[in-house]
Amino acid sequence: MPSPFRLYSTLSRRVESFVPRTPGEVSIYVCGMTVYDHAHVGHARAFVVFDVVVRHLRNSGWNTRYVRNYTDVDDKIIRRASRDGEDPLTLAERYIASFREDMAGLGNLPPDVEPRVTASIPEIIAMIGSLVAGGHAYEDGGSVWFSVPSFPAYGGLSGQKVDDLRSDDSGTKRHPADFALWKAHREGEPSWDSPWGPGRPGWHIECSAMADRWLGHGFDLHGGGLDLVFPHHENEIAQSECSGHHGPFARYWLHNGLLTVAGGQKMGHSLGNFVTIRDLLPQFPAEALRLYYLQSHYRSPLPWSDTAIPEALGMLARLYEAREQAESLEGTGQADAVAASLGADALTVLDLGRAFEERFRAAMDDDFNTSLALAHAFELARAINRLAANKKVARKARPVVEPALAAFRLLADTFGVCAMTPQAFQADVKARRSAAMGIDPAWVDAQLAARAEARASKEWALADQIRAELDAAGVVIMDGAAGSEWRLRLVSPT
RNA sequence: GGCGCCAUACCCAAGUGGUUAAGGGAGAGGUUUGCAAAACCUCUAUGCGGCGGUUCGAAUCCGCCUGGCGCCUCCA
Repeated sequence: MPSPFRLYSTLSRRVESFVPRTPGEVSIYVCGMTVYDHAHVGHARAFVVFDVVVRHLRNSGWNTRYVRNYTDVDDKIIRRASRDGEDPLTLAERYIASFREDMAGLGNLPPDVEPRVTASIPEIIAMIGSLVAGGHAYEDGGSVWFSVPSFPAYGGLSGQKVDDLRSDDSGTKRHPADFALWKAHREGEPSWDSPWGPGRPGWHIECSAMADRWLGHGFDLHGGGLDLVFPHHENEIAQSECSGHHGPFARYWLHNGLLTVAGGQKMGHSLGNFVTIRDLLPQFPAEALRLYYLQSHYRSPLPWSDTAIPEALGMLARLYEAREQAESLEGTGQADAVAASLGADALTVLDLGRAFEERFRAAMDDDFNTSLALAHAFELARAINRLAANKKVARKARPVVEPALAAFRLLADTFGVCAMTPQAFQADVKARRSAAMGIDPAWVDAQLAARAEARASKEWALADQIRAELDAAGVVIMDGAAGSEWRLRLVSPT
């Protein structure tokens, strides 16, 4: 039996218990990218958040169907293509490929269906047809408009009243709030035949048509960025609920908060204040980005800064450190007996490890509280480190940390964080940071060898001088029993 | 002008009626170390933007004010 959960729905503006359309099943539609440029870290937040939502639902026993679309024909695509002298559909194809790489690089699992507008034209035309037939849309000069006044419930999601909207528009629309379902063909634009002549879909109709086809009317969760609430999602509701179906279009609406840059403004393509995923991923492990997103609640605004990802990487390293410590412990026996013989620190690790899954799930089942879930993980990490610092217990404590290791697996499964081996993580960090910081590992190794020689002959001044040089380059040395290791400093001293 | 959201320590951030206000980072001190790093321990908000109110009791509910953000045009 899937476990119940609560979530905040924009529609009701409160947290409510989830009731599925079909018992045991969750259908979710997330608005994807308009593919006219590379995705930036603001987009990535939405897709990581919904990836984690879907992973958690599946881990909770829900049979989950996840649909995320590509908008591959649109004004912005056409504008960009015309600027670059490229065919719009070719350009869109290129950025779909780019997006797929970014999603894979981020560790997001692919949705079950990734429909495209250009592959959904018949459904779109059919839906527009039913809207025209029902008196909710009208044709004018080869374009078709949705008639907002024909849908009295319009504004229910966003709280907007049609008469209070700002509008400078007039054109051929009957009402300023009316929006395009079908745009008549213009020279140089992609077009498809339709009962209203050649043209292409308007922006909003695609999601209605694709959700309808792949999930059916009245599906469970509709997700997207907070900036899509109006008009995009409002218009989706209007189209879908006027096209001959009964009941609401989607049962719950989830909206993720936006990334903000210094000064509090949101990150946006049009504002030019963005960092792309493909700029960042070569420099930092994907898991650092995931942790950055998951450390705050998905609905809150999330401040972006140059130190955000290095700091998240530091947090990640802390989790891996604890996991590595836990994995290094040895010993056998019955966990309770071993813990009892080892003392309070061992009992704490055992208790926290055993309690983790329940606490983690409780946090996630309460509107996907990833921040609280992570706090539980850090509490466990500290307890493990405290235990492992005692060399005497380290040889016996393995049974005590088994539940904690299971906790790390749950974290990896649900968050896609701490999913590598600690060794692979360190290697990954070293490779990406070395490249980003312009440090040659061979040079570091040579320096380290020279220092080892100096230390062997107790030439401390020389050894310290070498370490200072490495430190200045951002390389931190860790002397251990088995020799010296090095890592790269994650956050620059301020 | 309309609609909506937010305000918790130096920074990020959970908590939305009831024991000592989670967690992470930064900072200070200590343990450890040849010296460091990592790790561990201790400390860092008698207070949760301000002012009123409801209540036995409020960061948590209500009102007003101040500040900020999002949307109303493309936007994750």
